[in-house]
Amino acid sequence: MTTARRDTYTPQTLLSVAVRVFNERGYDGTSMEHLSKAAGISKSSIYHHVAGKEELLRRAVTRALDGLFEILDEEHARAGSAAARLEYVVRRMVEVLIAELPYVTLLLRVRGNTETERWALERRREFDHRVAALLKAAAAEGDVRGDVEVRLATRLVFGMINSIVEWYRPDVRGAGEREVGDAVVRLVFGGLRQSG
Amino acid sequence: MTTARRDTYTPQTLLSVAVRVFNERGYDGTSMEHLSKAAGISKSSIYHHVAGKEELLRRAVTRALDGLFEILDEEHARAGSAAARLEYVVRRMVEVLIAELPYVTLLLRVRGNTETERWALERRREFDHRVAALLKAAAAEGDVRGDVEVRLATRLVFGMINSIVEWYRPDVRGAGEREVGDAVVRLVFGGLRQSG
DNA sequence: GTCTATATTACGATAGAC
DNA sequence: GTCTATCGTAATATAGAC
Repeated sequence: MTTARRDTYTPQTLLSVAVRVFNERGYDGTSMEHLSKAAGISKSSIYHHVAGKEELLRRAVTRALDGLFEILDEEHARAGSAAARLEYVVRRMVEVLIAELPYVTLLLRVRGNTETERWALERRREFDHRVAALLKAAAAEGDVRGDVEVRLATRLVFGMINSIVEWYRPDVRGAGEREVGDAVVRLVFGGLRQSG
Repeated sequence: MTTARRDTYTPQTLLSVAVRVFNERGYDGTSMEHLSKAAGISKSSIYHHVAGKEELLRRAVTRALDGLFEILDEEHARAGSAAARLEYVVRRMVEVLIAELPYVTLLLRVRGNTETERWALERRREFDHRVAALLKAAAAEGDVRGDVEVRLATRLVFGMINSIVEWYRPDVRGAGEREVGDAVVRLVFGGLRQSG
């Protein structure tokens, strides 16, 4: 490790600025001029660090996808009953969403206009299928209600979890990461209704 | 009512084409050239019907918002226990989302770059608050679990419902409108867990 | 590594003929 | 109501100096 002097931009530090602007304005709504203003350097200087706008998008969604896929390799996601593994994955998804908030936000808003975007959508689908398989296993083990189709339940649960990126702000006084995780697990598995 | 001869575009028929393209490419990712190709008329002909791209967006999100707000005026949303009213509103939201799918989809993807977009976000917030008040009332009446904060629960439930626009396709063989409504109501109120 | 200047293309919108 | 032609602007990206 060399000395950590970092007065100037690197692809990595530039990325964090770009992702913030992408999320504020939308990827297509963000011009290199916008990025240039936000980063405090000229447009042409950005091209010194990255090949273009799309590379920034690719780096961002890669980071988000890596965080999500790593969950599935963790021990608690691979041992125990399917229901227990599913609960673990749901909670960890909330944690990764919050830990990598801007990157996952961008990932979830990708439309498919460019090759990079289509690749990101493809990998997202792959992750979804892995979690869907877990829910299906939990259903087969009798731990999930039988009156809601598994594929449909998966989509709705993903919808609830992924919606976190639309309102969670780490700086604002409100629900903390732990509270959100608890709430999601309780609602996903137990619903709104008063049980007692 | 005059004769219904309609060989040519009106703002209304043009809107349905535009909204489809907006949803495929994103609003910012859609140029007047894209709309022109999709509608089969020239760019300048579009300007004969509407003042510009933003008017198409405004018409679309207005239609979506009108559909949602009308729910709150319906009798079943205004009489009975708060929990019963909430369940009715949740089910009707699913119906409106599906009935007005492309318009609501566009509404839910608005970012806030233009005045029209900021207005749409403002009205969405208003709708959310009305439903949040219903959930709060249901909690006060003891029909909603006490271990999840009401504001947080509202956001997560909205997240689940709104996510429908990301995958529901009326043409594809899969869950029908009724099945989706049932699934959402069951999961929102009862959760995934096997109750019996 | 950053800048100014600029090439080139695409965009939203308008003018005016038919 | 639709068209072709075009205006002015803003976009991505490059050239070349420092």
